[in-house]
Amino acid sequence: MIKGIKGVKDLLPEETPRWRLIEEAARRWADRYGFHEIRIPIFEVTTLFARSIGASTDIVEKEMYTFQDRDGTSLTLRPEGTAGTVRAYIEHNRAAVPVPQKYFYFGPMFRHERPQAGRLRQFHQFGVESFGIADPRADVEVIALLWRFLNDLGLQGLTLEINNLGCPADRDVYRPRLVTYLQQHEPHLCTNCQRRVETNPLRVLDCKVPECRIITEKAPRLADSLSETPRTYFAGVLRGLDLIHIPYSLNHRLVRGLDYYNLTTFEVTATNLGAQNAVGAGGRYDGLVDTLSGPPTPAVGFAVGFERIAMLLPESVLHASPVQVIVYVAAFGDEGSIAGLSVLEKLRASGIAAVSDFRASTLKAHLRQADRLGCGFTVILGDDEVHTGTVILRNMVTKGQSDLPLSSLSVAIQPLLTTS
RNA sequence: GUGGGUGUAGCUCAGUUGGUUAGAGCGCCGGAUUGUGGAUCCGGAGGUCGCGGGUUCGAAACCCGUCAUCCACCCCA
Repeated sequence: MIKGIKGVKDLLPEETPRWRLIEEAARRWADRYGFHEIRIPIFEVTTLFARSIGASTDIVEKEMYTFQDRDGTSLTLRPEGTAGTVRAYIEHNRAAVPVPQKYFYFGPMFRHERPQAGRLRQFHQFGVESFGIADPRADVEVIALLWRFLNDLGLQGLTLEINNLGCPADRDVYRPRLVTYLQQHEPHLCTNCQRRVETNPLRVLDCKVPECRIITEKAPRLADSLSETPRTYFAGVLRGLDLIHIPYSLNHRLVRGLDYYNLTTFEVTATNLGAQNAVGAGGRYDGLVDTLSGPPTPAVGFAVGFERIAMLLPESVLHASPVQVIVYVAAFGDEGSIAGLSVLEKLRASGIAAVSDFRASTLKAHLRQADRLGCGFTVILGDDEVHTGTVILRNMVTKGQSDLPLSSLSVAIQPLLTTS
């Protein structure tokens, strides 16, 4: 048997309603905030990701699905959506369009990691990117969209954490100060963090080991190394969130794994989600468009993980959606079976959802299938009914039955199709 | 890439110190009901015990290897 690839999952029909619910909510909220859908390729030239995400990040170093095109060009399945969106923004010169360029996207992303709870090799994200607006209100708008969307889905136990990364120059000032401090306490750090002091000192702040947390609690803070402009900007973001009542908590430890973030960075985490507890995250990336040879363009965005939202989605939200009435056509006998095919088609043509199981040859088998398929009504049509020119309409809930004319069934049936 | 758990019927799982024909519940099919579903009762079908090797008179069980899957680390949505 040929099986699916490790970490790549099928979404069977039982699960797709849950996903559609999330997609529809995402579209609804993106629309309300004035974001427009962009559809970008799921693969790009490898250098796009290497340059945007950062050559020394884990994603680029060991998690990308990279392969050669026939002419030898190195291509990569997208590990995230921002790089491709920025590439499209530059390539189509969207900076010249005189209205705000605010995009959203859906789709699969690919990272070669070991699967675990809430993490797959092919996973799905909804993301938004807001280009060209260097105003705290753009950050607030993006964060608000994220927060309203998640709340609309009824997700519980969410926390919005936010931090100010400042500009790259601020971090260049801060990093040596942090490293000096960490080196003084290096023997007491976990082995991971001892390594991180060299490779990525800011990540030590994010470590969950209690001993490391005690040390980093007293470490110099990035906030104290920031210059005046980022401080003012970030204060504006927080003021905006306060004004529209988005609850957040400041987390000076929050540093993102991707190189392109600056200023505002945020993350929504959930309890009851296992070890991978980030539902969505994002931030400002003012330097990225420039890095990819576009015009200097401020930008801010986020991405959320569909799989993680789906895990948190309460059943009540799923059952709240209205149930469509489906008519089952139980056609049996030589003449009934033939007449049933026409009835099915006429019902469908008049806008009624109608199904049948052609394997069933007895009324008993048909009714059993109607029940299993959750049909509210069954049209019973055997040879006897063909001869009298009628059908029997059975309400599967009340068990009430009535005769209807076969010739004008799709009209006669309409007023009766209420389950109440 | 590293560590741990789990692989037995369609699904969830039992299976004693190694012992003869591998079980249960749910589901499925049929009958009780010859043209009326769900409930009940009765009957039935369904297994490469993940795979390969080894130990043994005898392996689902013990050993080695391998694969799959889950969880965790790393890292991230």
